[in-house]
Amino acid sequence: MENREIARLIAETADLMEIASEDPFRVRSYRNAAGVIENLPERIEEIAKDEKRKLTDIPGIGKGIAAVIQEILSRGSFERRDKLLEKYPPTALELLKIQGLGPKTIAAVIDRFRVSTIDDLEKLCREQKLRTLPRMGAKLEEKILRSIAHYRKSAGRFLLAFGVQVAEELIAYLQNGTDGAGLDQITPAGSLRRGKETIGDLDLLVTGKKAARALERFVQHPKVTEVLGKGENKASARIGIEGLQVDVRALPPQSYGSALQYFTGSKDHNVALRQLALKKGYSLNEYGLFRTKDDRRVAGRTEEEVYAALGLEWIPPELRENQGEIEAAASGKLPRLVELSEIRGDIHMHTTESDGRVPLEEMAAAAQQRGYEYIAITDHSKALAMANGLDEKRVVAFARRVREWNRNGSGIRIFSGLECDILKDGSMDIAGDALAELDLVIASVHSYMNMEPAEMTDRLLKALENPYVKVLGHPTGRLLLNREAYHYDFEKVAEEAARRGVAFEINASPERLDLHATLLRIAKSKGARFTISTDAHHPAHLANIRFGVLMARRGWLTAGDILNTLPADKFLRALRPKP
DNA sequence: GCCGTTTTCGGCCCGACTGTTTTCAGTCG
Repeated sequence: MENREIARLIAETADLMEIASEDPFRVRSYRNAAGVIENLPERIEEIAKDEKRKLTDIPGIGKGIAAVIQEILSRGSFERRDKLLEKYPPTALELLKIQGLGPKTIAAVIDRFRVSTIDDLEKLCREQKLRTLPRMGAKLEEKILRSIAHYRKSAGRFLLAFGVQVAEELIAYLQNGTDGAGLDQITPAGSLRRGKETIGDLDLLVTGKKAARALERFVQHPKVTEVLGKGENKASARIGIEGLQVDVRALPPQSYGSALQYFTGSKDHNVALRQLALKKGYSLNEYGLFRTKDDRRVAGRTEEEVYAALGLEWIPPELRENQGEIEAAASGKLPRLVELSEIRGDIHMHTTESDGRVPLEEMAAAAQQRGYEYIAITDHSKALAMANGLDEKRVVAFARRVREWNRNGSGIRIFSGLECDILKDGSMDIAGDALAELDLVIASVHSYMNMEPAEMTDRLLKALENPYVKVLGHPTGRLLLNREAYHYDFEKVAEEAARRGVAFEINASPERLDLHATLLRIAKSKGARFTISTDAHHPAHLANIRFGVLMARRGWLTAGDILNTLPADKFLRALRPKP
């Protein structure tokens, strides 16, 4: 069984335990264990089977959870879960996703009305029956109805790129308003600042004399559709037809750093940081770092100050997932993460040759505008007939045309490339002698994505055998909020890619962001190397490179791991050598 | 249920906001 599946069973049980009002600390342990299992780079089933190893050696997993894992592996569930499911139906779990509805209310609804689906809950609110429960009234019914509508519409997640766009728009709006200046800082926090590929909401922190006025101005933004709450320090509202929830918090300058730290999260990172603070005789909250013995503030104005007072290097937000970054910061071993300015070229893009929107010349001009030294044009191959993919003859002609371009010195240096389809059996869509004409072949899967994992693994391993393949494009094929990654043995493919010198692509397209952090770290541990590219189909898409860089940073990668941080000639030499 | 550089027992992060209450429980982040 996959780690993700085991983690899901345990996390769901934690939710049920919370509805059943079980010991909150036990609930936390279950939840923590689920997170640990999900992020484990190794299959937990293998560890469980290995007689020389113990599950309890994994931090966060003790005797109790180890037994739970064994039971899950042997029969697919465990006793505590079964017992809870007798009392609370599995549909109760979905109710937790309705904002404003927590475990206590859900338990009360189930106990009193014997219903547990969203449809039933909606009915209760409409018929004004919810208010017959203690401490519940008309406003709560209305709020739940609105939350249900929102949940049905979006399932609550948004692409990072969308969040960034809204954040930038709001920041500009708030900075330009409130009759002149008066805001010293506006910073997005939360998962957006950590560069998570999808976000649930948007947190903006403001400080300065006019901070309180900014809250007022925020809720009056023309795109605000619903004000969820507004107090002295915080205002919440939904924005736009998409209904993204935005929280704006006003903070005093002496707390700005600690608040930024606090609201950037992640939750796991913060819990670990607070524990470290306690151990060192401090308590940490959003207002600052305070010495326990006399409550004196020792840090809070900046994040750097907070981390330094705890004996830590400042930790880049992208790493704050409690995945070893605190330990690394304590021993001065944080990696120097790759930066946007270090990217020297974008090496995956399309033109009107296949399904791109503009011809090569316009893509080249746009790339030059961005300050790149080089690009690779990588249009589709013939298997994607829909996209007018290139056949062998067109590939050869294209390579010749690019050589000509470079000889004429018509602008930015261009590498002739191809995004070549990996066919069902793992062979390339284009013959070797045509591929040999090109500088760069990216091999990608665009078909038969639902293969059995073993079959998909073999398919990818076979693709890596082709000596002209230099990069594996969007290696998991996921489309965020839309399509699952295809299933295969990633470790095996990563090992083989590393051995053969094939780089993994970090596809910066906002709906892909593929590979993601966990897999990047696994691949790096196998010795793999990477490229960051946009898969642009239009000049405007070249700007998406920033999201690829964020993803690389979340995967702890440095410029040394990314081939397209190299100057053009070195980049070519660093690719897998021609046969 | 997990964990241990004061601990194998006794902690485990905590404040803001809301709605329903007349002093606080529930939810959220």
